[in-house]
Amino acid sequence: MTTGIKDVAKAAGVSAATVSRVLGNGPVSADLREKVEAAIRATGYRPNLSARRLRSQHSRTIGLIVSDIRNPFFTTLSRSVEDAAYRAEMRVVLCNTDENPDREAMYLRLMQEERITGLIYAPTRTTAASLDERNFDFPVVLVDRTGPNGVHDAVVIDNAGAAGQLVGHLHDHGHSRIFGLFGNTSSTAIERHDGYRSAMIMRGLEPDARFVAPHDRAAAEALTERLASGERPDAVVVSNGLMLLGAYRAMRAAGLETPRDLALTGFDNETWTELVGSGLTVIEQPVADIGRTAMDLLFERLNRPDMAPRKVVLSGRLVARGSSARVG
Amino acid sequence: MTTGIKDVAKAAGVSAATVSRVLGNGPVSADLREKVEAAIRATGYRPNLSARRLRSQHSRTIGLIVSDIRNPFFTTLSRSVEDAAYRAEMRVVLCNTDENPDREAMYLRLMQEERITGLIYAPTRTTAASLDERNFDFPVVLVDRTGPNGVHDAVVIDNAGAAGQLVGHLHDHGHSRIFGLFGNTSSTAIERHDGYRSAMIMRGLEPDARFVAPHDRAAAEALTERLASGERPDAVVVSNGLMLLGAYRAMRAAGLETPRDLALTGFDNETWTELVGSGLTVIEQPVADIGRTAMDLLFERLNRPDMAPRKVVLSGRLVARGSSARVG
DNA sequence: AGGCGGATTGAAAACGTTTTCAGACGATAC
DNA sequence: GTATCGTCTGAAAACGTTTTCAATCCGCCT
Repeated sequence: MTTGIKDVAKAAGVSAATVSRVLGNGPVSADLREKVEAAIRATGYRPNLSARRLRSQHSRTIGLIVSDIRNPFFTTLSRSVEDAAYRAEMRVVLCNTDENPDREAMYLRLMQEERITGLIYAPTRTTAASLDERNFDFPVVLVDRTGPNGVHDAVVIDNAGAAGQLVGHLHDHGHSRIFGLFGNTSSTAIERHDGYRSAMIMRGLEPDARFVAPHDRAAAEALTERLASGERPDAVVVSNGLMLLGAYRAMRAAGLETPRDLALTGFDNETWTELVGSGLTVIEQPVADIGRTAMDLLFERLNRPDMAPRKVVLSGRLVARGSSARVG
Repeated sequence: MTTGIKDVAKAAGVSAATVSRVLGNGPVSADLREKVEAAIRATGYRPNLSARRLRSQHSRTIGLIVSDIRNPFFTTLSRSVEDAAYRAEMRVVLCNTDENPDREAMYLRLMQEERITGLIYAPTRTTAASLDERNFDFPVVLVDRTGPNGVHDAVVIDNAGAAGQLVGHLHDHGHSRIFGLFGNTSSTAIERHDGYRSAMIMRGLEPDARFVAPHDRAAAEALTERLASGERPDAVVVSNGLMLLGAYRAMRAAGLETPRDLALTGFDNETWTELVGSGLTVIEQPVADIGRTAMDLLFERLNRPDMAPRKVVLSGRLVARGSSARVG
């Protein structure tokens, strides 16, 4: 139906093989190459990528599995991955799991059926646990979250350290009843909790943490509840941007202001955290770097499949703003 | 190398055709089907999508071309498109053009090579102009932005009406020197300007608009400049979320507060617009509906290719907040 | 002059499926 | 008992490329 390589060959008076070689920069004499290129332009020929991929056994496709592209962290991650991919003349297929292990399983299956070149993947905690056993026939680079052992390459930030930094910053600014609010689906949240916990203990403070589903709603509920019960904390650490939003709303709904009543801090330097009141103190993650690094690891792994697995740890940056200011 | 349909066939003691029929829910007797399914499980067989697509001539892939996934409008648009796609067992290939016509051209080429089933596309104004002449061999649904004539289906919001609504709202609340700040790359911005302009004239107000590149930086510069020169406006209408952010920053940098000094309003109900001060008055777009509707149009078009092109116009919703409150 | 080597070229195989076509079988209708 | 039909099955073609392999051509060496 549509014009194929044979039509071009016929139009140029050469064989299909020669056309293919022109397309792939193979060895072709200058005049034939020119004739073929003219024929390509004349016929408006477009290669069929499915056929090409089937025959060449290279999909030139990388998979990207995240929980939700609307999470700003993953938005800019995906953008940086795509930029790197298209620079390498590759395509990206993007999947949203909504933290749902079933969807995760289905997308992992899809990745195999696409015969992707490599996968960049932010797994749920439950799936991450069993990830080391599974055998994929493409390299996998874990981002943001990681499994226990480390069969796969990974790039993460120093979550425990960053959370500790936040605790230290708050303590140094005169806060001591620091409440921690963490997600319950990712290794990342766990690590942040651990960092929070040890920093608290190290400074002789009493840990006071809760784990909830990583939504704004769940976070809002949890904070509302905590504010209503017992002695009120004077500071809060929240484990990601979306939850921080929920916490902020809950705080406002309770009629509280930051930093006057509560020093609200958390992860992810999203736009609104800068604009709101005197600004929220947050840990900024080098998201674009994470994406770029992940792609680098992927490509290196493709070149040297037998290299030992590597984990790259980038560090977050504390952005101090009004919400953690010393008060009173 | 990897296990193919023939290996499964051998393991099950049937022909490749039968395995294929089991996979595609073709007519197969119950016992053979069972044997084949067992063999599939035993061999861990995964179909090769490239081969399947090549032979069946159906890519089951829809393309999505937007300017930048980090623009929240496109973020949630892409999510709603993907949800609809995966519900229909299709994949999505996502492309970011950065408003760059060259990248647009390259991605359009890519779409043809992928032999996509259909395309959802937010074109640059320059590309949109020539879009009607081009002949794609897949249906195209324009979103958010549209070309002049309308050879393709489209789903947009009533931009002129919404901008007019904003002007009316501001005027009703006592503002009359209303400055308009619009992007210069999309038909959408043009329409919003037109709506702004006619509403101003209709109400006997003097239009005062500027077109700039649709960034936060450009918007910030433009507003800063405007605030410094001549009689200061008492209200501003900004044509999209990112530019609104720039405008807000510029306003704050100039030491002004909303609504006291300036009634800042615009498009896109992003998170931060609600949280900032007493909130920014904005036009909220039904983004998820736009995506869903676009997919609907696409599927209908696939079923009935000869139907006349349709344009679906959804309407934005005015979300009145503090920034447009009557003052003085 | 004959042979050899490198550079180009074309014919045909291969990639892993789906689909067409025809055959086999059993049942139903006469 | 035979003809007819419908259902299931397998062999082989087809999808549009890339890649292998052998052939051809040309120049150069002995």
